[in-house]
Amino acid sequence: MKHWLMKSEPDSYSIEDLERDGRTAWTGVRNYQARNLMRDEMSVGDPVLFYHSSSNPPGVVGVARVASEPYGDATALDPRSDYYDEKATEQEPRWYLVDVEFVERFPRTVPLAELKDTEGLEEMVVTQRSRLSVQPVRPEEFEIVRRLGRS
DNA sequence: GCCAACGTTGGC
DNA sequence: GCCAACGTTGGC
Repeated sequence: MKHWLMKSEPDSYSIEDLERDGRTAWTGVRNYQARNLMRDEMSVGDPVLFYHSSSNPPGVVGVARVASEPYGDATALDPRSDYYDEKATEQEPRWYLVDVEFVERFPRTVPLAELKDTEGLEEMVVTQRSRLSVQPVRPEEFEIVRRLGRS
């Protein structure tokens, strides 16, 4: 089982939205590295740190779980969608996603600044200025962050 | 709103 | 296939 961190801007989709919906399709990823991680590396049941970006403060706000096998992102086929991609087709979807389901909302946000200050997270991708919206997380890192969030 | 980091595009 | 120009992300 692999562990992940997925970023979302809370103005577009927040942990509260996920708690309400229970489950959502992670549409709109248009970065190849992030796509490849979802398409090739994720399995149903993988734990996910849910991260709010472009918020104040940015940070991890809860836990989710991969809830489907990867499949083509239909928003790439919709000309009215912000995520439309004219090179995507039904046969060659080009962009992939997984469904994600709600697991828990932390009683507090674990801010990015705190992650950067926490022993054991020095090499965590999100503390290394990475813009990747889907990132692998080491199991030890996942545990450290969850403990912080629950405290 | 600024701007650094960095991914993508396209000319050659 | 290189690399300059350009666009986007996202923290601050």
